[in-house]
Amino acid sequence: MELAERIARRRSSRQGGRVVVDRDHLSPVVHRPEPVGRGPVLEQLLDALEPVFDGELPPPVAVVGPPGSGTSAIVTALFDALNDQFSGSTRSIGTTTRAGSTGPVTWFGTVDGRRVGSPFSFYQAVLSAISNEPVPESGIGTDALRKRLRDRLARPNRRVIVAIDHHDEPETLDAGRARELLAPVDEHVTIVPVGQREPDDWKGTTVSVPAYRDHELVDVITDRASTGLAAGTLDHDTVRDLAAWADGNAHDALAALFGAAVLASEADADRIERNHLEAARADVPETGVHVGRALALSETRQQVLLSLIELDAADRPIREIATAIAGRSSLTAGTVKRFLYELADRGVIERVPLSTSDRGSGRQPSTVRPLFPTVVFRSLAATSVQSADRNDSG
DNA sequence: GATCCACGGGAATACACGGATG
DNA sequence: CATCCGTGTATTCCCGTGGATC
Repeated sequence: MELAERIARRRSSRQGGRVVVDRDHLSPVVHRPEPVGRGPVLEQLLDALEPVFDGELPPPVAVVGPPGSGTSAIVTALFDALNDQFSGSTRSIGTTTRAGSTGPVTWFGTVDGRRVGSPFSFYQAVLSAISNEPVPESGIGTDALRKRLRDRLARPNRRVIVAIDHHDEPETLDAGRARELLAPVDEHVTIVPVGQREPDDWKGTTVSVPAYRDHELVDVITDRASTGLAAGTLDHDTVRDLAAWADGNAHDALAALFGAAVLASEADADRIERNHLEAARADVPETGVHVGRALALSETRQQVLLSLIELDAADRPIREIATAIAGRSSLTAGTVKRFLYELADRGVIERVPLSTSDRGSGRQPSTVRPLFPTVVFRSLAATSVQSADRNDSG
């Protein structure tokens, strides 16, 4: 990130309130470089990856944990750090050189399954992880990308360990498919599926991540708040309440914290008040989805969701909602309707049957409501649309 | 070296049909 | 039966890329 951009972001994050000091430190979709209270799991994962230190490919290992247990955070942090150690030098040097064409190279890459649904985008993601040069996002065939991957990887002493994050979520490319696609470079690749459960008929080892215990979650929240919020905006009792409420789920805790901070800022308050926190908690659905799911959607779909939030669509039939949203976008009502059904199918929003009293004949319509934290989403989606091409970090 | 253009992937859109409902 | 919702899929559109052509 360039310095000017850093400053601009810092400025904009301070506008409209004295509560938030740094949004990134608070955001539930930004991972910390040093995960809090996860030492034992990190050690287990390092054990499983041990062969890497002898210049060999480790056997496959799955990382498994309940929602909000920090599986993504752990793998992201560890792989970033390992990457710095193993290929950092070639990375920072090689702007134009065909870096490291002689010596052994080991890469650690993370593929966000939420953003990868097709073979094309999978190859694109893997190649990006192991290349200094930008990899085309379109305008080229899938076969061409597969060939590039082979060219780059199928040589002695080239290794890549690929984490497939969220491999078991709907609509993402699962681990089995990933292995199929990597078959041409099989001997140079280890996959590390990361999710809530192991892939079907899993043959490798498994590292289990337990849900956070209350006091661990308190530490996580405190850590975020201490750098993300202005001093004195949150007292310790409130943190403890929040941790207890979130019941071991760091996503829910951070979503509520971030939401409360946004609401406090919007109210131009000096600190986070009880009502901000209550509203923010209420905005985190009990059986909802990670806000990252919504933020991984294409820009148009995010626009649709933003309109849906603004609209206050409760008790209105889908057809009507679609027309209203289409009115404030460049999309057709038919397309928006299509999107809404599709988003409901994916579990990002929920269809709620509408008990119609008015309409006479015909099938009864339903309405939709978001299943993700809307305050967090509208705050983060707004900025990611502005700088859409900059943020590629899941 | 500059320009053109065919190609490919993915998003947007259209459309048709099955099913629920009065 | 008429009507409208919900869904699967065919078709069209858009646009970046990279090789062909001049």
